[in-house]
Amino acid sequence: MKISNGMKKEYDHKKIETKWQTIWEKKGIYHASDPSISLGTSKSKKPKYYSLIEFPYPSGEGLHVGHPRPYIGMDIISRKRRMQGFNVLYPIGWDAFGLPTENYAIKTGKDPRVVTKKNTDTFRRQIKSLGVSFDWSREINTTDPKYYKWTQWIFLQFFKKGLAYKARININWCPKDKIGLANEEVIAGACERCGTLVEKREKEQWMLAITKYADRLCKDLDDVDYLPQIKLGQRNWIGRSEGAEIEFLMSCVRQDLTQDKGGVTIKVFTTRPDTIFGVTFLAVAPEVAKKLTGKDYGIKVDTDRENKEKIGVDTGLKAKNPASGEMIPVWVVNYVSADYGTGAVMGVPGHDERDFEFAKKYNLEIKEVVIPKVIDNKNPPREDKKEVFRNAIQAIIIDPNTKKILSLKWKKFNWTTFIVGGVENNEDLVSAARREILEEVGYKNLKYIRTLGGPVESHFFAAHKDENRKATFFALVFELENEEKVEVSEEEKEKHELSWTTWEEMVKDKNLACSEFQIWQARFFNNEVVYMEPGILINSGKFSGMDSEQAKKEIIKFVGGKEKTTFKLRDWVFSRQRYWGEPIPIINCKNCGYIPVPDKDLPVELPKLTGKMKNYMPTDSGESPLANISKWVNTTCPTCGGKAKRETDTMPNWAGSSWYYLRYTDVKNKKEFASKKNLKYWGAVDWYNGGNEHTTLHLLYSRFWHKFLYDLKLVPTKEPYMKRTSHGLILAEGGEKMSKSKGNVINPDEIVKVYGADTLRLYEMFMGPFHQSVVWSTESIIGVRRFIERVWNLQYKVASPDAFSQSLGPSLPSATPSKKHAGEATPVHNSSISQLLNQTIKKVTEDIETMKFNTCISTFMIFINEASKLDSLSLEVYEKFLKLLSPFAPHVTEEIWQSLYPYQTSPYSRGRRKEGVNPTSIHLSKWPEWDPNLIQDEEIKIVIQVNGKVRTEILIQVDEQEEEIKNKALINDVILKYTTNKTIKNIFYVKNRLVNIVVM
RNA sequence: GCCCAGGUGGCGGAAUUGGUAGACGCGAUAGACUCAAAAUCUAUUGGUGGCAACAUCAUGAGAGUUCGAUUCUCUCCCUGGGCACCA
Repeated sequence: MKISNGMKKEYDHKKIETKWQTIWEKKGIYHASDPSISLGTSKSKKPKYYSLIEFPYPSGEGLHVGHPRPYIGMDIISRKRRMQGFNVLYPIGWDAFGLPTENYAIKTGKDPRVVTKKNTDTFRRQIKSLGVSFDWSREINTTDPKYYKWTQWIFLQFFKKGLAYKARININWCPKDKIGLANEEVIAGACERCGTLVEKREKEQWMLAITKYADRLCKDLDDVDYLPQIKLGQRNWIGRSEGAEIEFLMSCVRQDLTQDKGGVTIKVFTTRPDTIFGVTFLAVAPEVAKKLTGKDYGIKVDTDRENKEKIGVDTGLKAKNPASGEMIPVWVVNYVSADYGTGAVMGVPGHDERDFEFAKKYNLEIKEVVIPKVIDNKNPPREDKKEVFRNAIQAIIIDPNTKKILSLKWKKFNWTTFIVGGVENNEDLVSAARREILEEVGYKNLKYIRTLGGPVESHFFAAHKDENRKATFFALVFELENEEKVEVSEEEKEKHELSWTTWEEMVKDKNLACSEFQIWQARFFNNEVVYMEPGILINSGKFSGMDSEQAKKEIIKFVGGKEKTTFKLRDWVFSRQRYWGEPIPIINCKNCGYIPVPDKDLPVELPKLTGKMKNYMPTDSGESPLANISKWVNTTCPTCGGKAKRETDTMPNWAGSSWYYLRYTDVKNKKEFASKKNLKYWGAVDWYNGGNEHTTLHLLYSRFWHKFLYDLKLVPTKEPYMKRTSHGLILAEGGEKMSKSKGNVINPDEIVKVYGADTLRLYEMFMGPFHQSVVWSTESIIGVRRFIERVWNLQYKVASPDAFSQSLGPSLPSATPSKKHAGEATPVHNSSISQLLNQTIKKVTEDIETMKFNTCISTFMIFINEASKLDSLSLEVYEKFLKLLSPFAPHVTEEIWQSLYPYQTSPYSRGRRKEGVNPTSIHLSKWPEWDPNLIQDEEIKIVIQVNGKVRTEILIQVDEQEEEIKNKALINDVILKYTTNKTIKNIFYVKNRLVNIVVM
């Protein structure tokens, strides 16, 4: 019954892994077929699948165990897709421009090219040792002139379309190192390198107009399948907000400015034009104030994290509120920045927390113009009843001794309310409340404490009057001084009785008929709540009573403003004063201005620094080190032929990664960044997995480039990536990030050496949820290694092919397991193992799609634990299991598969293979399918609960009726103990799960 | 301050999305094999009480909804990541 060559081999990962890596590479089994090659062949019929990981930055430290996690994850996806019949493109390359290499070059004087070569060699060797199925024939490197030629070319397309431009902007400047720093290089306001506090300095920079695409970058997120957090991250970063620009006419402005015909205006941007009647001041950024008056007010907007106190100075200027006509003061403040919106905002302290804080501090007027609108959900307005408007009060009476509050329990309607009543003409709120209290409950001696904020508009049906009410309620708080009462009329006494309760008790009261209750409660305990939500307008001239959302549009029209959408997203600062980046391919000519380098002269190669010039540091004036190489800088103008200078700025390291996925489709193309044919065939990336840290910058930048190329009709799809997921970091054993400086880096080389690549791969997938950060634990690796050994040892229990084909007989060609046959070979166990196998196939097939690799592996373990208990296992079952496992542990599964194969009639190749002849790789075999009929058990164990507590379990048949099952449960001995002498109130049955008996 | 993710045994983590909480693995304890150790195998392993059957408590804390809550709702507390007064 067993394969009996007698010799059981030990699992030796060292022999197996490099052997297969070499064979796979030689046979090129992971190469993707381009359309031109596969045309007319069988491969062309395969659907394409493009899976992508973020290509690594080859640092000098080499790979640590965190790097491969995403590669392994997507490798599993890619391998499964290949087995499912897809033509898979799974490429890798090097994002090799960047600071660490440059800093290393500055320190050591070594050429970054040499350093990069060394680093990529290390990375390549390490990644290859893990058996990731990358198509290495498509390896790219962003620092290769053949690659960055196209990065430069794309930049020039931006330039030609006017989307790349020069602007003077503030940059971070390190006064010690005399260089400009990228935002990423500024740590807590100080230079990353030397710790000196960073200054702002104005400098000319190349910019890319990403804001032109802001709207589309936001909207098109609807069409892609990204994890929700990723979409949200992008949306927040883009920061789209709809509002309006409204002009405020100024008075008392500088003489020379008032001579304009229509007077001077300040334009504000607001998302709440509906609150315009509540504007009591204008708040402007210092720059804007300076333009108006020429004065410097000594106010600075600083983004410093510590100093958040709002400060401001009254400019003395007045502006006219275009809605109310009121004259309001104009303040310079430190909480309005000049570069967002218009640099001026309406101060609405009634409905904006910042304005409120500011107004409180400087004693500015606070006006309430929007009130909450409440629709009573217990007694909502009814359709055909007339609507009556009332001004009304609710009186909240507190007993100062007990802190309890008074409510009325209505006898006829089952309501609990405060004392409620209308306000009569010419009556103030306090007297109205006192009158109502006297009428309804008779208390004479009360101290008025305060009114709880402004009114609330409440819509409800008043059953006792049979009419719909639209009431404007005020809540007034009184303290009871003593119990002295007047006699209340019989009529009132019959309506309700009094009740003293706490706020908490009242909330829980199911009969509470006061929709405003929560508002009153919040205001009672915190009297400075700024109402920022939509509602109903008050004190707003002809707009009073209008719904705030509707009022927005009408008020914009009324004041002559215009609707406007603003974004937080800024244009992209694209210049770096650095050596190790793509040179910006622009020539500056005194006569002709900025001229693009002609296509034929691309790439503009980064000049090598030699001899005395060998200094990778930026210059004293903060220019890139390229500025020192006059031979390179001085050139001729392509337009007029006169003397001209090259641009010495280089591109940020985001540039090369903004389009690399396109190059993978056609890496050797010298005429285009990629051929139309290949781009069309491979289309958008089907699945892109990357780190959370790139969900905003890199992902947004590359979407932007892609959309631009789409507009030029150079790429076929609107979006570059159809699906985006992210992986969590692997943290060091203390829970910190792995870093060389902390000395807590785990090098995968050692793990591969000791345990093998398959073990490392399985462990990284088993550690925890793929999307979540996990802590490395070398101690736990042994578990998956043991598992692999058990998989290995199982091959010696596999039934011999003769016994196997005998037992399976006629069913072999269909390759479908059948109970009938399985039962014959090993009577007791094989039917249950084939059921377990089918369950495993289903679970693994599904869980891979949601990247639940950890549960896949525990499913494998369960299978192996069961299979190991058997005396023998059918080859078919074992083979299917190996296939399932092969994307996770490609080496060991291939080794076992190949050693089983020579004895077997292959379902995938005709006829009998000769011993020793290499059959097809397991990685090119077909992904197993499960048989739905074999998954379900015939008998199912279900749980019986009494009052939600598990008391016992019973077995039921699959097709058993609900009534039968309930009866079984009721007559169960254990259950009877809990149900005798009790009334059975209800029985719940959840199919195939449980019965819950509710007793009293 | 705002946004996002998360909080479950000694540890990493499961839980069919409202239905047996703790799958699977690590570690630990005991036993088998061994002269012995390692490896391997077998059993046990959330807390408390009990010889036991069993009972009872338990998913950051507190409330709520429900026959039933790790899962839904509200409030609060921690941990990790991102943003900086965005009008």
